[in-house]
Amino acid sequence: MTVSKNRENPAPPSTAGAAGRRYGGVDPQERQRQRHAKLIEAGLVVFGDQGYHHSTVRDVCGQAQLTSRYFYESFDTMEALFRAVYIAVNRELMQATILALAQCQPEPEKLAEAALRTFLTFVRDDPRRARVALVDAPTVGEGMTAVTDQATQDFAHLITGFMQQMFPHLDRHGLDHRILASGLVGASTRIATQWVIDRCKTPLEDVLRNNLALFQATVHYARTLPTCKDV
Amino acid sequence: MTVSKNRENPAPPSTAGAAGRRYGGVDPQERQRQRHAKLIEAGLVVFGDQGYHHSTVRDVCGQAQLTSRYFYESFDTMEALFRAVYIAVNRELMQATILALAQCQPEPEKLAEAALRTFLTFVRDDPRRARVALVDAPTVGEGMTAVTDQATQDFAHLITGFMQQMFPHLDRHGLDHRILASGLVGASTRIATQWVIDRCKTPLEDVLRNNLALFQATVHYARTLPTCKDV
DNA sequence: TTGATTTGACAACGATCAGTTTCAAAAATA
DNA sequence: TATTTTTGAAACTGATCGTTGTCAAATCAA
Repeated sequence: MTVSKNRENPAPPSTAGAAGRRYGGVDPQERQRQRHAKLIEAGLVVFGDQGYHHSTVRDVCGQAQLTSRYFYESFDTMEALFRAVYIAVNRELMQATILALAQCQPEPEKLAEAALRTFLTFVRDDPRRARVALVDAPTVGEGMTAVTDQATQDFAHLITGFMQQMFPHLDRHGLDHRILASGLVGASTRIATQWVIDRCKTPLEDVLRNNLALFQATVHYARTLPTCKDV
Repeated sequence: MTVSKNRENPAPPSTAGAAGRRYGGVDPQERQRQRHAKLIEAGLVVFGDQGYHHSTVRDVCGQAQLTSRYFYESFDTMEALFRAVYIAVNRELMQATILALAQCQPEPEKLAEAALRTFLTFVRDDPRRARVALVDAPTVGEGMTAVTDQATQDFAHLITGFMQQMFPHLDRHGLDHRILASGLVGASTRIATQWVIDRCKTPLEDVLRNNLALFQATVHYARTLPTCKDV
């Protein structure tokens, strides 16, 4: 009789009542938390290297140096682990971005540059993140599409906020913040993905400059529209 | 004893020497060609609806109303079928694009608009194409990455050609055609994907206008760089 | 030291699916 | 009509993998 089906939360679990024995000088809850974290870390490595659909539970357990029992202790299915990995990666990026923005001069162009640099550094530091979050995530399954769509929307919304602040009358010219933002997100992810595929051969500053140029171009274009309405 | 392992070519096969019996008034080779085509068509439907990694050989055969024997008559593996489907989709898009460009006034902006409209119409006519070519393809396996990378490069190269013609001195300002083109490809595919996810609710002309705006913005930005070199 | 608990290694079970084979019905030839 | 080819349906085989269970070694409490 299963007492209660295990959670799929990103937050570490907490055993109910009976606190067990200490092992290696650590509580049962702490041990479980470490295993949970170890599995997510292993998931990033395995998914990032082989791709989600070519990864097995055994692969992840081998990488984590844990047996399958501990896999099912923390996750019901492989998809649940992937979701946890995806959320962890996203949270890391989000925190790094917030930190970078906080330390930045509050000018739109500087802020955009800081955010983009954070993103590029993030994927260069571990290209597996790109594979997991940008390539595999949309193909995992029904349960993931909602999460990925939400994340993409979040980033698009961030950009939309920037653009709306910098140029609030876009719709006067038949332009749509959401579509433009969606396009800029696509441009950045594509540039980063291609960069990773090329093993980050191009210097980060070069990639950043060109990526940023697309943002600046869009803003400048919107600004010049009222005066020079060619086409 | 297997005489010779079957081909994975996109081109329909041709049986060696002995011409068999006519059935339903059609040659053996013609029947096989029809089955081959039927499988590719079914592959697009099944892959596009369920995703490649959630599709089985039986699914494809059921959709094609053929038995598995005829699957292996035309393809060695599922991946071979996917490759054939991908190539077919790509060729269709390429031909439609060429046709549209040929019927277009030879002005850069008009040409870009025609190409983009072709692309958007293409995915709206059958959103399964987007799932196969834009989402699933990069996750299928080693054999596919080469093909997808080639296709992406081809489109990026097309754009690079446009840009280089319209503004040949990009690198004077530290800009790189390839990166910008890669970004614009990413923007277009992302916009199209998001559009399809939203069930093409937004009118095509609106999506087109905004997508095109990103292209025009990039070109205008490059043009204004020599005069106003702000950051 | 003794006994209970935690852990790791691995066997075992069941389901799924790729790929092959069998068999009989349908359809063409002679 | 008799024979042969083609086709459709389904059974079969082997491999893989998710998931559970077993058991002994390691570790800790008493």
